[in-house]
Amino acid sequence: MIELSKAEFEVLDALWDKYPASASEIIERIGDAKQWHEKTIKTLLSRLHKKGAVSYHKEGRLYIYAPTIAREDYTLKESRNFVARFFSGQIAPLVNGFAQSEDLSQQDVDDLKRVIADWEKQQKNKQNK
Amino acid sequence: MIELSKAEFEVLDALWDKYPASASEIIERIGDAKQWHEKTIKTLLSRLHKKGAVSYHKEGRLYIYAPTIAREDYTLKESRNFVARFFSGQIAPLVNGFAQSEDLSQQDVDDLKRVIADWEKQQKNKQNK
DNA sequence: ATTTAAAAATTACAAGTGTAATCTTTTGTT
DNA sequence: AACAAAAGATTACACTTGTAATTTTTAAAT
Repeated sequence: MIELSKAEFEVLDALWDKYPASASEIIERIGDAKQWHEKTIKTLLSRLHKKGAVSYHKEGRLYIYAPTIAREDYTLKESRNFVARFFSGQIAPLVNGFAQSEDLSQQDVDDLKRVIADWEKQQKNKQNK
Repeated sequence: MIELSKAEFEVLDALWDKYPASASEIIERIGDAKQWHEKTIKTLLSRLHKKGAVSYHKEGRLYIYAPTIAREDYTLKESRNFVARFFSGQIAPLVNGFAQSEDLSQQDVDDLKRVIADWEKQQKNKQNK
């Protein structure tokens, strides 16, 4: 699987927001949040391409980029990895850490309940098939 | 805050399991799981010390190490960081990713429910005070 | 007191990363 | 046609990381 550095991920993240996109579009998007030189972002784009995380085609003199991997796939993979390394693969202790340190809002808890309810509905559906 | 590499974390993780501990004890523990040369582990121990993540005192010719940071604190910090980077700080989408990809067992879900129930009890207690 | 073996300190070295600067190519403008 | 500006390609460079090997120190054994 593709391994991205933090900075590379940030650039890909901006591309995921809307693509295809030219380098200058991406540079503009990132400019809002980060203080990165345009050359830096271009370097990161070419490293992303070298790693196979983005593709491009030429339009005139521009490169138009698109991700080759889906954000959901990448974040899921990274999540599994993270939870494996820090919590022996179990998600509940991670959530518990948040719960015990004022990191959860009522909204977060409601969202979690919904996730669980959806999961249970799916399980039931499976059984009945 | 202290930033550890993956390999450094593995070594500290072994120390967290039981401390204080000498280098050779740590090397022995890790030997069970990883194929690391003892020199490698000693390098990592000294980097951990340089970063301030472990301290030691001498006993005869040995260094006896102890963590300077708590596992819970470190993992919480890393969790916040991770969730911020990949999920805009929200935990539910992370859990949802797991839920949607067969990464959750019934046990995991039961554990999550308990975490939530505990959180709600705590909230209620706060109000009544 | 001398030797030696184990521990610790120092050094090594390539790959990856953050962060660009410089060089080359292309194309729109005078 | 020549030139300048912008895009992309190449080069740079220090720091971190993984992964040890080599060198020095020190305590234990003879």
